[in-house]
Amino acid sequence: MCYNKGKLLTVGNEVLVEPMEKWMLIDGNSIAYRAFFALPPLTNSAGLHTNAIFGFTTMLLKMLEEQKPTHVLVAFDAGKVTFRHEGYSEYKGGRQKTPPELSEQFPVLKELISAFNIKQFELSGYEADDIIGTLTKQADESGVQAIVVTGDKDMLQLASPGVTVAVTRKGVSEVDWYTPEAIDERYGLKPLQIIDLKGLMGDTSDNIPGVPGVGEKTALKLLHEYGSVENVLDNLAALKGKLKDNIETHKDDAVMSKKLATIYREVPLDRETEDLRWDGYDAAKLGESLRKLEFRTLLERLELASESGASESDAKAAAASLNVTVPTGGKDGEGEIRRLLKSLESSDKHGLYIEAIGENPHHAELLGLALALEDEVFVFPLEELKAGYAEGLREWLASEERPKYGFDLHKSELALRWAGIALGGAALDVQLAAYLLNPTDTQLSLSAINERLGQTGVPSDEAVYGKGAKFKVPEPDTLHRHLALKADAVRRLVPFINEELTRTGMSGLYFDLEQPLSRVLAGMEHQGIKVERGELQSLGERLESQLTSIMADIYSKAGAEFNINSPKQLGEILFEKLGLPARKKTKTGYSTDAEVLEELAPYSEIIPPILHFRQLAKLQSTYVEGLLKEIREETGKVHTYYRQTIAATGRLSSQFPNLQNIPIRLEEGRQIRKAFVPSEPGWSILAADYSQIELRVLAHISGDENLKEAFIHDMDIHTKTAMDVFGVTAEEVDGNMRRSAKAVNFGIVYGISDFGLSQNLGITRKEASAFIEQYFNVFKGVRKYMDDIVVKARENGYVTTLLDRRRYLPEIKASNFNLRSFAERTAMNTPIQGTAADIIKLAMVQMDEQLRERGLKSRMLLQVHDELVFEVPPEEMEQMKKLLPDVMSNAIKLDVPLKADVSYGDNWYEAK
DNA sequence: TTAAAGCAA
DNA sequence: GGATATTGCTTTAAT
Repeated sequence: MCYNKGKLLTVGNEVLVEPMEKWMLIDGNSIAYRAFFALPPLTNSAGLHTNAIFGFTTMLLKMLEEQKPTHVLVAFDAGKVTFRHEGYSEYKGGRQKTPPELSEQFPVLKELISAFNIKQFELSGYEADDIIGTLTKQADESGVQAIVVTGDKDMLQLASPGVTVAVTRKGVSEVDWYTPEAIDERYGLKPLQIIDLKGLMGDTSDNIPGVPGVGEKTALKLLHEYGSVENVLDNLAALKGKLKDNIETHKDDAVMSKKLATIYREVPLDRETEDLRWDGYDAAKLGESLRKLEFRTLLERLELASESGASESDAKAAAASLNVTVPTGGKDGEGEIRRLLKSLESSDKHGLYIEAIGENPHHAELLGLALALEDEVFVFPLEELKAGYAEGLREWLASEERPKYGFDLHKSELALRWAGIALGGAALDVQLAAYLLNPTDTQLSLSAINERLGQTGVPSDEAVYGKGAKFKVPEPDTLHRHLALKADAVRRLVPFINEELTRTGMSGLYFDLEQPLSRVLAGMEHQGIKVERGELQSLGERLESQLTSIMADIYSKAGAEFNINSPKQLGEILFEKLGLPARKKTKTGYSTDAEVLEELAPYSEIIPPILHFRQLAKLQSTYVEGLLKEIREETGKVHTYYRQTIAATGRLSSQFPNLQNIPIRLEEGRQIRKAFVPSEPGWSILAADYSQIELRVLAHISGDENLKEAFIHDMDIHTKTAMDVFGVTAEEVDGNMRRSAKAVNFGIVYGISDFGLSQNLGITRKEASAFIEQYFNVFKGVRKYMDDIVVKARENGYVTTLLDRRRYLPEIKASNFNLRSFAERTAMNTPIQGTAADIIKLAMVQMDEQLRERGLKSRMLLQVHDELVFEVPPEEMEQMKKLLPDVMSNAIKLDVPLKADVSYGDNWYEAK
């Protein structure tokens, strides 16, 4: 047994070995650089890049855990000029400037290191290497153990019996350990010969030249033979050929390179090494730092979640002590429910979680629900929920007066409703609120939201159920526990997420708009819209015969049979067999989209039938066959699912089927709309759409006088734009001018670029650019808005709509042109598109109230972004024709009037 | 599962 | 000098 050099202490009769000192010296810059380039870009919601910090922190934690050092130091380079520049001004020249995405991370990284209670040094004129070199020298002299952590192999020169160098490998979490023995094994060199190695081979990253033509292989061969740079130079005569010439002409470079690669080990450090002693981190401080950075996995790993803001006690402890009750039948069950309801009476604090399996709530399998109170969670599997004794619980669920705090209550309400159970009184929905807090978050599972808010303890659904073919509902005990955990998480998240809504100024948006809307949507979806099967079928037959004959035509023109639906096969036929000019490419091959095909039309007779085939095949597969599959046998209705938590701008989206993209532009496709009919005999379809809502919103938020005037006088906005841009009178505006103006207006809304406009109009970039310039000259307020909103987005990190809906744009500060440009266009577009979405949502909630208050039988069925569709009994038609556009245009007061046009007919096609 | 295509506002 | 118009969903082919 060997105690190394540990000092022996005696306490009473016991002989103790004082743990030997073990220093850990970390090359801060080098590790941060490595991490930055090794990890994909990461940002927190404030837009701060965090990948280098994240990589550094994982490395640090791993090292601290594994090595248990007694002293720790992170050394940083200070300033730009070091003593190395005195001899060689090109030192580190040619190196890429530190990207801003990385440099912004250093101050935060340094704060984080402080939170770890770890000392950091930097000394002007010296690099981190030199500080570390000086300390390892002290370690050697005093016989302490030291570990150097770096991403830079130059540091291998510091290895000694007491000093081990850990060099990161692929990323930063893995390291190679270099003792002098390991260096010998790998390179056949002594540690100090690493300097000679660099002298000969140079180092491009530091702009150390070395000798041209000498890489690692040659340098090692030379050193194995001659031992050092100097000795190689002394023995030049023994070398021959190009190698000899190169070394001869660059011998000064070799000497200088060696000097540059030598770590200076006499830095005047005015601090005691005892300062570096490390006694562990301050949990509260570290937790706070990690939370700011949104490093949830690290928080969890350190079990710091509870130290960090999100109020409640550690979820894990809560899970372990979760008191779960699963009532079963009869008198006992009734008793449990009485106890539950009594408890809810005294305090309505709870968390409700309803489990419905499947993406489509209209077809979801309801497994049951869990209701978490402060000290107990009740779980009701579906059978119990439906049982006679649970009547009291179902009444509570249905009551509009008793508030519900839940998760995805929209889907829950639908799934319950199909099972014959009512859900009322939705008060706060953790998922819906989480979407408002960051509408670009795509992971809106309870588990993901829980983690984002700094909590732990909810396993992912995938972990419990498996996914894809492996999906399986687990044993009752496991299932009940999972539901209980989720309900309990909801209970804990509710107060927190409520505070977040207040903090971000979105309480009004949530409680007055989104929450009520979710109920309106559930009503529309459950109601559904009738689709005439026969109408679609006969359309389908006509399409089928046309498709057959077009297909034959294409095959004969191609001289081969192939799958026209396969872009790959079509590309081969067009561009290889027929030799048509291929212009655009996709990632995988030739592009064959409609734009490309239209350009090819003059070259081949085969193009028109292909375009026609594409058009009809789309109608057949998506709209005839696709829609037929969605019609419910019993009712002849389709029930879409409006998703309220998907679109980054606040729009709704529609799924299963998507009823927001039913064809209208081309007559053939428009026929599909004839199948959408009222569900009651004698009723009509009534539709109303906002006229130019986005441009009206733009007029309001930009305050542009010219644009406002146009809408105040209800002018044709595209004609008006053409008049102003081309400087002509209304009479002089021809079709082409109006078309161009319309494209400019679209472009303005989307965040215009001359390239985009030129593509759209088929004109040159220069011409497009002139149009835009002219537009901004006439609509000066619009230009100012576009400029200001981008600046504002940069300052705040987000943009908002009229109703204070937010969208974060972290990439607005990106150095990458594409990312930044995209964020800038988004900054211009989101307030416009988002405000339009706010407005129609308001109109929907108000229409729903009006129908109720007036006791009308008319039903709201569909929303298509700027359009609302109803079915209306004949006796209400006159009233509805007035009420609907009234409510829509008065949903909110803007500086310009809002206008809605109504139409009606026996089906959706006729309502045009 | 991903890419390409095309439908809507 | 480059790459470049917003937001969605569904279908098909091909991995």
